[in-house]
Amino acid sequence: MAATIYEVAALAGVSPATVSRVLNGAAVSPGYAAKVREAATALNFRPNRTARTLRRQSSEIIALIIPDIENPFYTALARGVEDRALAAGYSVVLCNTDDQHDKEARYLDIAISEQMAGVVLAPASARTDIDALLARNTPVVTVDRSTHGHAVDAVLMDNTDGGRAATSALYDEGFLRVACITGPRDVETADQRADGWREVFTAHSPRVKAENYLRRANYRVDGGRAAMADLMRMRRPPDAVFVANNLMSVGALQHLLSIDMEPPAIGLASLGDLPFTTWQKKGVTVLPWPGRRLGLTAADLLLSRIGGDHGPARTIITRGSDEDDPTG
Amino acid sequence: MAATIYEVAALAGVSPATVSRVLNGAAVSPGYAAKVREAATALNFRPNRTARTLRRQSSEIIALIIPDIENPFYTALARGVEDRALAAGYSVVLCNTDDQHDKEARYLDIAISEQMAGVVLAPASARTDIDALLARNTPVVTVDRSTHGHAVDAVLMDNTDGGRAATSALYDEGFLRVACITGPRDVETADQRADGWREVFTAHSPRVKAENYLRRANYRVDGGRAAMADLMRMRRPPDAVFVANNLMSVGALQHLLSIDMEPPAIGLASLGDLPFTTWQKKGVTVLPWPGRRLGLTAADLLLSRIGGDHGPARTIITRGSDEDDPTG
DNA sequence: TTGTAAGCGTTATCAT
DNA sequence: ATGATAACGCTTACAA
Repeated sequence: MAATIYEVAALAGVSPATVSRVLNGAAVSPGYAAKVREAATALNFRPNRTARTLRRQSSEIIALIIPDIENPFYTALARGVEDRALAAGYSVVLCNTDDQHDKEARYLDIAISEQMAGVVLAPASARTDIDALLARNTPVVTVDRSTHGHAVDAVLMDNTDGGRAATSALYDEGFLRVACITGPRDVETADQRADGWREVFTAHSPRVKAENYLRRANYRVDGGRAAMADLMRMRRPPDAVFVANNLMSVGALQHLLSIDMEPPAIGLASLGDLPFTTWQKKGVTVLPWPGRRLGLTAADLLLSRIGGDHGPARTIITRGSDEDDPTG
Repeated sequence: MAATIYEVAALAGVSPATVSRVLNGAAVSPGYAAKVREAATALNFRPNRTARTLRRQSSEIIALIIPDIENPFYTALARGVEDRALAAGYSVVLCNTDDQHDKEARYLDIAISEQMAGVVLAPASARTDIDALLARNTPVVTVDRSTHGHAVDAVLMDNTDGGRAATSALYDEGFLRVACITGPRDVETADQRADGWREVFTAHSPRVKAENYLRRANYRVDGGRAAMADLMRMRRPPDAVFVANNLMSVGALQHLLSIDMEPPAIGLASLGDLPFTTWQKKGVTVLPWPGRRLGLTAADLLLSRIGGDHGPARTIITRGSDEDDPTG
């Protein structure tokens, strides 16, 4: 059914090798080249990438592995990766891990066994194991989060600084007790953002045990809502809260509205834009968290590795407050 | 670097065929099987899927091609497809077309030339051409939208009914002039949703030219905002609006809040949940638009086709108002 | 049950 | 510039 280069060759009156050369832009006499192209369209020929990949030992596909496809931060990141990759002639396939190591391992395996050109990975946790990829010299760039014990390029945000900046902003507005809702226990970004918060909190309330005002949730809307509710049930509730990611901020805000505590009656600072927000009133502080930019940068690094760059591993850290040109 | 079944075979003292049999669960004596597995782990062997696909003429990967990865409706749909596919032993790769036919064509080509097991496709428009896929007997299921002139399975929402139901709901609430913001011109869902609206609108305002109260936008937030603004600038603005998708509803609501016209001062009905909404007040009517359910169904159909079902093409149409078990 | 060997559709090497 | 041919790593008749 599907035509091969043999059939194209036969129709064009040349050898399969010549057809291949035409397809790959090698030197072929114009006459033959034309004939081949004609034959190819006549037969509706599509090169078999599987065979090509097998022979070449590498495909032209980049895997982008992310923990939560429903989080707009990661879809923005995906757009960034896509834009650069497509421009460079690579295609991007997206793989969603749901923050589960088994799903993630499965997709990492696929990246290997499909001989993908490279992988942009936002790891489920620092324990994610990419040795198998590296053993096969598949370029890997981690983004948003890093992995332990691997010398690979990483494109990260300055999470500690983000926590500090957002928390400070609330104190600067005059709030007196800023709580923190951060992410799950074994996710490094969650710890770092909380670290930044703790530093500022402790400076303002040296006598108060910071941990009392710290909550951990799942980086999703429901988690933020529950954590916010929990904080408000405290004997002495905070008068402001730093929420460590976009979705949990939505949840936190939802809870606050439900109990009629609209910001700025209570302070709220979010790391990352509230997606699709219909929130009009001022009172919510947002620290930009440029997913698309991260994706662009990660793709650039990956493409340079695919291109043969064997220099030492690079780590690029961006501060949320640095954001200048969001369209970058 | 990467071990092959030949090396595993050598280490285990068997033939490559036996290794393959162990890997694929064919009948092999337990002793050999154990030895093979041992050798495989010792060499950190990963089967080369490229070679397998080339030989078998089909991979175990399903492509899911969607027009807008940033729309939560499609990411929910993706989750549905994923859940079913992973359970059946297939992996899902997501491809984002941005509603652009060239990007879409590229991914369709890849699906062919990577010999993917099947494709779940939400077409950029009805003009999307899937003949090449069908010519190669790659199972295709379209979802959310259909394509013209192809006899393939389709999983659709009843868009006309949705438009009718949402519009009627507004009139039932007592609004007198319900405008409509629908999607782009060449997207069938946009026309159908508008058709449903037009029917109800005309019944209530037989003298008024319906088209005056119809706006088309891009199914995204900015489009909804602009269209809403445009409607409100009319000499005789509507007192309610039916918005044909989730993201445009967000945009419309944003505009209304910005001019201090909070629902229910003006009526707003949305086809599909407002994503990540922080909108508390009542006054927005939401017709469920179950993306995940669509994904589950589409995957089921596709898997049955992959499994060899050659029956006539099926079209499954769901009504938004039918929604019973959103967790499906 | 196990092994041998052909073949999947390319690309790349080597002659010519 | 072009063609013949081996090779990529696996699966699957077919034989034993």
